[in-house]
Amino acid sequence: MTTTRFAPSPTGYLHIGGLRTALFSWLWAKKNEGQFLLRIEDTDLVRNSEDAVTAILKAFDWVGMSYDGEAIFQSKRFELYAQYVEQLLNEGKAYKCYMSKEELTALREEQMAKGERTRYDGRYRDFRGTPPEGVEPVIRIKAPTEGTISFVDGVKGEINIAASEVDDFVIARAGGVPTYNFVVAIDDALMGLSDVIRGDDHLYNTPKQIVVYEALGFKLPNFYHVAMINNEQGKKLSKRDGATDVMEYKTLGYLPEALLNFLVRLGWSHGDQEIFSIEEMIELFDPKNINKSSSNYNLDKLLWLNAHYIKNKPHSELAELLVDFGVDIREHSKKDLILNATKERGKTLVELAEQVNLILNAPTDYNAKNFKKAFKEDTPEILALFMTILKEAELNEVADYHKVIEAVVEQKEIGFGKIGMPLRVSLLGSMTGSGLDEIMAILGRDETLSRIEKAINELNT
RNA sequence: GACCCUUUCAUCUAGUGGCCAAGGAUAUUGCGUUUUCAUCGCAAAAACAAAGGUUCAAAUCCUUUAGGGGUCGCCA
Repeated sequence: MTTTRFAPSPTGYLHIGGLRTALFSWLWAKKNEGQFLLRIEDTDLVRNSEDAVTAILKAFDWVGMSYDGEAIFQSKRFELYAQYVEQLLNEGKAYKCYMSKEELTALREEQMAKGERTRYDGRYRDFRGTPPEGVEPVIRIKAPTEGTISFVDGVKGEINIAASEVDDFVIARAGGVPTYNFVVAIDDALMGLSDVIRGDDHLYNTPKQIVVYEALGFKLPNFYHVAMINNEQGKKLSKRDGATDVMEYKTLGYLPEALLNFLVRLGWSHGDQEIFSIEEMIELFDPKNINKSSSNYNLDKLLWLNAHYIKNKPHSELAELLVDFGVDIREHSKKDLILNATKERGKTLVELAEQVNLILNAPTDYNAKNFKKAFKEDTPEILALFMTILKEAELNEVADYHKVIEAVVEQKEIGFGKIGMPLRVSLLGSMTGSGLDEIMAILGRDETLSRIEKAINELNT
């Protein structure tokens, strides 16, 4: 049975990098009809917050990913961890270390000066004398002193780390609170994980966790370390690079399916395929196709995907989504007409809402430049004829409006631009936008006439 | 500094010794469609980090160099 997990520490919002590793884990579990579990790593009592937990859950909800069973909170499992500390102490696999923080700092500085990798020197490993007074001990685990710690990473291949690189690290702080690498190994084992997919910033934690697995006699899961997502310049993603909070994408008008499609293709591929529905992702995902190297965030591609998903979304759903962006056309009789005329012009829901508003709301401000460009000497005459024909025309569908324009073009023997541009500026106040016949069909005869009249009046004042 | 990971067009990537004088996608440019913009269609330009090996044959294997990233906490 495939069991995966996402294990965020609740110190802030859900980051898109975190969402991608969660997505990989989720897909892998779904594909194998296994379990995807959620564990909240809140052992740092100072930094974690409940708000952060709800923020993370909200983001999961928005993208439509759900976890199996109840979320596990590490802060509620301290007793369990303490038992394992006790066990290791009794078995002589861990020991108390009375080194003070000052002594540790001094040791590190000395090692740094010698150009070595800093590590605890194991001075209390076999200590049997009287402990110094006034120092509350930490518990350290006995790591192997020689040889190599090896494991096979599902993404990077075989990883070998010399035992001399892994020191007797602290598993319980002074005061008894257990540390990250200790509890992660215990929980991953106890939760029955078969596959651990996480960021490659954890690569160096893996040998430490293996020390714990072995001391406790747990079976190792498969590890997959996924490279980071960098910004467009190839540097670490930071808040200055735009949206890093998953929920920001909602505000910016992205569709969750576009964001997931974007993220799944960052560091993973399936041949030449670019567009993946959620179902296809589940069917096709395999961690063996995860890339070894880091990838750069690429807004253009996200935008392209978002435009794609907007174009292909059912109108009823689009209308529903637009409500959050200040446009409510759910009950509008010409909803389909409106969306057909606009949805290819908005890469985000924000832009789509703008396009819809542009048509629905009569222009209040006619740009003088536009007027100058579009309105020539004979324009009022042309528009007058247009209105005359429009008043008498039979108008049932979009094409009927087009016929009106055609009639004017024929009678006046002019090009389409001669009537098109002034008409567009009159109706929208803009030189660009949806098709004129579509716009007029949405507005209807009366509103169309009124907007043209208004524009002509404006011109005369 | 030490250790570990990594390196194909601007970007995401295909590629596991011969199908590769390197394919797809985004972005860019041009053309076409369109009354405009957008969409769409077609086309162009654009890469194996460098140097040495191994081999009949290397983007693919080995070595070295260079660039990028990560880790060195009683944070997670």
